[in-house]
Amino acid sequence: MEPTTTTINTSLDLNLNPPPYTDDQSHPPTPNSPLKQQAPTTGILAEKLNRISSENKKLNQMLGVVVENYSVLKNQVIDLLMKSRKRKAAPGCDNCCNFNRSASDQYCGCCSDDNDSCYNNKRPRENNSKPKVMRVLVPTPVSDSTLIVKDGYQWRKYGQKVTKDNPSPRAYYKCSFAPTCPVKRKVQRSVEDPCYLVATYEGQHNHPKPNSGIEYQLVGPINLGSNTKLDSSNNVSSSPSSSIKSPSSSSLIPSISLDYLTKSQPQIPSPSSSNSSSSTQKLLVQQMATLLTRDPNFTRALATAITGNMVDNEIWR
DNA sequence: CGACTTTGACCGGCGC
DNA sequence: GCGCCGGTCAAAGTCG
Repeated sequence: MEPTTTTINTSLDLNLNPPPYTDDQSHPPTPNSPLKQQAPTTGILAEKLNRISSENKKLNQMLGVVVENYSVLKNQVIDLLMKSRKRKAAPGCDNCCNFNRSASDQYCGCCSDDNDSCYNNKRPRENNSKPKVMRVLVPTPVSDSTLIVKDGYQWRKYGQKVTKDNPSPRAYYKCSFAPTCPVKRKVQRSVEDPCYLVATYEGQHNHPKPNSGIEYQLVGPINLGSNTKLDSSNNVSSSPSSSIKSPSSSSLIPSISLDYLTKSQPQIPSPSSSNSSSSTQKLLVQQMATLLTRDPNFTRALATAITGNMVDNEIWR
């Protein structure tokens, strides 16, 4: 690993001040138009368009690298966790399910899918049709008593209970985005590390994810056993801020929707297309640039993702 | 006024 | 059968 000394400019040098287009200006002004002197020349527009297009290409490539590296890292972490469990866990998955154990909650995210060994007793109703269960840690200030976890979906709270094994209340949520969505969520502050909220998801959404700008991506099942960061004996920081700042070391990663690029970009005609679509193309590009640069969540998340992965994976090598 | 939250009541599973 | 407990319901309250 060679040291990275390059100063990384994460600012988005996009067109922040697009000309004030109106609906009437979606078509190029005629040569006799009074707007002729105000509007930029087509050469300047074409130059800006090319610059923005190249920037979009670069951003797209960088994000692709980021996503790819993230997937590789995630797979490596999962592999390591699985190997660790195989070494440490006794038959029957005893060791991996010792977090927050209670009478009715004796399974963990690591056994979320089809591992029946974690359903070693109770829950007879769910023998063959148990919903998918995934548990997620969300770093939250201890002073924050609201059991709110923003994951991009819309939830309706339908109950709250104080359970026996945890002094903090447990909140029950149903997905309210689609009336028929069966997904439920339980949120409760971790009894072992109050810096975290434990969100337990049951079921699968039967609808697309609503647009949310920024969200905490569910990285996957998390082992909450003795060898995880919840264990105060290891060196992994339990600070919420440290966890959320470093995507490569956190179970929760600020993720952004790539809709801006993946959905909008292909709709933009190439510069060689007909004149009738060129103004629409410019409008789309400028709207896209404005949307991107006006969204602080996007710029923040993009900067975090890019810088974090640059340092970790030397993608600028 | 509609959507959402709060909260006490109720229900069903489980252990004794 | 009884009590405990987690999960759910639903009426009342709150908020924008």
